[in-house]
Amino acid sequence: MALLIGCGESSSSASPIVLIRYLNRAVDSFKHDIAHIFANIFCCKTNFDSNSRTCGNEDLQPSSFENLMTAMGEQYQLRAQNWCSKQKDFDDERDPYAVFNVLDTMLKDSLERLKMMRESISLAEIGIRGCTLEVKYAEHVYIIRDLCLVGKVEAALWLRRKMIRKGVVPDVSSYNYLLNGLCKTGNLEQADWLIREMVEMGPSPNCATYNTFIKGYCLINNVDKALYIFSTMANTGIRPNKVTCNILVHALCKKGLLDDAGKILGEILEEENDKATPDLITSTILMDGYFKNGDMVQALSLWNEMVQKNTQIDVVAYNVLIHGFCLSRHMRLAYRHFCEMLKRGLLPDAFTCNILITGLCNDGKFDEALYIHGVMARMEVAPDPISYNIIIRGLCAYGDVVRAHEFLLYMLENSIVPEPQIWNLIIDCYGRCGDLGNAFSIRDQMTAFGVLPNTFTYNALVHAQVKGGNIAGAYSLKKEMILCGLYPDVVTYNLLIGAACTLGHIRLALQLHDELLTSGYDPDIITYTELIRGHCMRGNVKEAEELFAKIEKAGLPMDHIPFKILIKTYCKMREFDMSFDLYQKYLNKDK
DNA sequence: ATAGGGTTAG
Repeated sequence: MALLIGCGESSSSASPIVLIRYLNRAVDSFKHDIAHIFANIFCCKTNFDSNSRTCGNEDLQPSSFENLMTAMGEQYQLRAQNWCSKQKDFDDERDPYAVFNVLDTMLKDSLERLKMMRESISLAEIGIRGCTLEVKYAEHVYIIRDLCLVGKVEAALWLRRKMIRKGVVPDVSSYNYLLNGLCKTGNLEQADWLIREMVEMGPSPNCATYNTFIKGYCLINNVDKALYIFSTMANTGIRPNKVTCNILVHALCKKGLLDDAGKILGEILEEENDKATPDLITSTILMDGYFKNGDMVQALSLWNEMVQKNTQIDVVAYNVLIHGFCLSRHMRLAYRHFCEMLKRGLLPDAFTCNILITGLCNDGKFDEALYIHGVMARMEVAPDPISYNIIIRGLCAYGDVVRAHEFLLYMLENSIVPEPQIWNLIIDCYGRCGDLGNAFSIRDQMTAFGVLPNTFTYNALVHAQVKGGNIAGAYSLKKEMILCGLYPDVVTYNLLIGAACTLGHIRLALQLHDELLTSGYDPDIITYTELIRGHCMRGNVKEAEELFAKIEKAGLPMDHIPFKILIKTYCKMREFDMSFDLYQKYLNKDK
């Protein structure tokens, strides 16, 4: 904190230099205080003279600004006489409590002073124009913001530390950007620490600070903590605003706690003395919550209320409504409101179109979905990756891999390089219908377009090979993926284990199972089921039973398949009693 | 020319 600025010449009026010198002086005196505190900690001497502080440079230019700052400084001077406890006789007794009281007070005072100084530095930073260093630090502030916005919070924090070391403290909004960056990456501990620092040393947090923090806890699904912070806001003297309310209402809706959301909303509206309707965004959040909870009646009554009260409904509110109709498969109503929206002069955005496309795909209406997709460009809404994703996913789910492939080609012709998922979907779809040639050629094309295959890609190919009974091919794919630096996962192993079992190679299956364990994965229900199947096929019923018991012991949620396999095996062995017992067990398994 | 709030696929 040594020097704010290198230039030493004095200037004539309330110049930056005067201010900076003042601050330097303040910093020096602060250092002096801290030294004093330490001196006291070590020798427990409490009765020193309050006027012993020296102020350093006396050649400051007189100015009203300086006077102001001096006055401010005095207000925060350490006054030794105030620190002593009311007991008069502690001096010689060395009452430890008194000493700690004194030290506490001194530290608190010092922190207050530092906070005040930091705030005045930020003030100065805004207030002074034309000082080159100020410009440099203003740039730092923008860099901090930009870094936070692109998710490089660590770098932003580093820059902040660097600035503070030079004696320039970023303003509240910069701190809020930092907090937002931390909260979005789930780093709530550091966010908490940053807020504490703000409270103690400035710049003082404002409502946006707390809103950001509350939102952060909502994002990691810790709504209780969010509500707690909300409840402590009152103590800090900052009143929650509409935004605070919307964050909490949204979080509660997401948890399905619509009643609580309504209650909170009511409380806040009451406090605000605003008996009028909640604002558009709040209503939108609530309406969305009702739709997603399947309560269409409440959702629509909220919508009607908005219409009746002549609320200026916007695109997002329409999107939520249309999405609600799509969720409940009321596609005609979705369409009707889409048209109504156009008539009102509201231009649909990518959300609107994607929502409609999703609804249509879920209904198997691909021609209409593709029509909307085609219309998007004409409505000046460029289709985004999500639009493509929905359509290709829908076509694959419907088993229409040919059209999905055509659509992929269409994207490539239009210079859109799809994300890996889209390629994987089509590879998987070809594999499932036994078209290995196309599955592999899509993989090659993917690579040619610079999109790296991932574990999912390989799993789709392994699946294709396994389906075709080519276990050697599947096995060599596993080797290939390792060579590419990809790790086989549980799905890969399950596919290979399943194939080995089907072909009766139970030893190979068990070997793969061991390999799965050594790779650090836990076998899942599919792994065990495949092994049970393999053992049963070979007539190793005892081993199969042991595995069955293992699933139960591990507490893995079991479906009907392992039961079915064992029951069938018992029947084949004419062990009807055992078969029946297991069937009984199956019927009672969830009780 | 300032930070914080609502909608789409896995």
